[in-house]
Amino acid sequence: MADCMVFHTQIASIMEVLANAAVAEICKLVDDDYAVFRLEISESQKQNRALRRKLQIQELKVARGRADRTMRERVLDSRPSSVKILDQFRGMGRGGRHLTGGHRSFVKPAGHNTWRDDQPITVHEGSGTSTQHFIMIESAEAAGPGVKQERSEGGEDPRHSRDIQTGSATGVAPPVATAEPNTTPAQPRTQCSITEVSGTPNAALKSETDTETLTGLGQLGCPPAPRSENLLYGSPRMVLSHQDSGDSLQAGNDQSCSYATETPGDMPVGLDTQTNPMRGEINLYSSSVYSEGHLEKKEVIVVDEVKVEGDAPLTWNVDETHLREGHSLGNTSDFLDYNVVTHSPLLTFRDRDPVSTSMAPSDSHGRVLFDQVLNSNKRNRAKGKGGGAISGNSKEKRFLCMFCNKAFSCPQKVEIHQRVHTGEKPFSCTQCHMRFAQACTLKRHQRVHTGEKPYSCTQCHMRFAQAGNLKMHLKVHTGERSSDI
DNA sequence: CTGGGGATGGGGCCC
DNA sequence: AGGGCCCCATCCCCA
Repeated sequence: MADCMVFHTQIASIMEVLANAAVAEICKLVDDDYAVFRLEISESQKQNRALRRKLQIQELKVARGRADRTMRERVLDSRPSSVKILDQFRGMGRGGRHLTGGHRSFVKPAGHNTWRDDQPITVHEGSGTSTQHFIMIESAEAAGPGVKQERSEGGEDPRHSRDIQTGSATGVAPPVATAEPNTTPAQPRTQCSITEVSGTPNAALKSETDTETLTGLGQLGCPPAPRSENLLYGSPRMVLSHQDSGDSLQAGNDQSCSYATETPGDMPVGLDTQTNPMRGEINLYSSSVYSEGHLEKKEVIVVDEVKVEGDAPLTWNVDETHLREGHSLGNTSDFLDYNVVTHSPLLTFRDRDPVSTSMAPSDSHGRVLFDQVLNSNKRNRAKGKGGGAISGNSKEKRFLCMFCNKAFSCPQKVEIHQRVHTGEKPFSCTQCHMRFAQACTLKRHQRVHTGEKPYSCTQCHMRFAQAGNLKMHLKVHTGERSSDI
């Protein structure tokens, strides 16, 4: 019995020793693994810290850039001119009497444009001399196999004179006109296109990350414009070609009118940033002050098709090959920025190689501006005659206004239309200082001075200078008028 | 305040 | 393609 007890005791002690040994071994293993684990964790943490630092540096860079941009915009904004944005959109005629007029509703969600897959984008420069940024939509059948570039050197219209008014407005000169200083230097005629067709094959955007090509304006053979850093700021994918034609044209012979590309006196002299409306932000600003002084640029984005989709982010589809061929995405990317400033639609190019999906943030200024543009768009569509810019009529109206996407049948129509957005009024009356966006409007206006009233009422002796007014007058006889008002 | 004329802005259509 | 004309909407001014 005693032996049995001793045996059990020995077994128990052995078991205990074994258990202790096992526990010790386990603990050792755990400790080893834990140490390794700790080491790995610490390394990961180090990496995390490094990445975080990088991120912070990047954010700092971005913030600095934004602050810089904001400062620039504030400087431009604080100009004494107070060229009201609305004035620009209202055309500055008659002291902006339209401010409360028919274009009251200014906020409208932007159209959501989506650029379709496999649709190459071609940028080509239109003819003429006026500033023009518009988008040409090419239907599948119209686009043809290869996207071509067109550049009509477009001899400058002799009427495009830089008729700088010499102030001292007489008669019914609008306030803006009277405020024009006669010392406003003519802006350099800068022809800026996102595609330099006539050479400079280097001006190509190779890929999204090919920032070397993009920032190397010098390589393009085109000297950067003043403040050219703006051209690239925030939009490294941009490729610009700048061309200073520097020609000054003589006024036409028409004594009654001149084609004046005037810079409103209240426009800041150093508004060279506007000479490049390709940047989104600049573009936005251009919507307000991009005015008579800058009519020489033509930028065209040819897009095979534009599609409107609900709230889906807009997508650009870029054919890389076209980019290699000297097409630049600069404008498209600006267009992106521009649209980002809208109420939400993100316009991006989509393709085999997505080019850009990141949008620059906007400020309230830009938002307001774009609201106005949108309003114009809304109004245009509300008018309904032509339908939306991206209506089924796109087969014929392939040229889009890049401000409001309204479609037109030819680039010149777009050019004229875009004066709504830019405030450009190249036609000035020499008898007063009224200026007009269209030649025919000037011609009609000149009846005010000539007293010509070719429209006479058959019911009474009244005569009118405009057919519309006669028609309105006729309603008096028919009893229609009073009920209208 | 209202009605009517004068005038401009802007788009569509035609040549 | 480009210019011109027409039309409509709208605003301003005045009696």
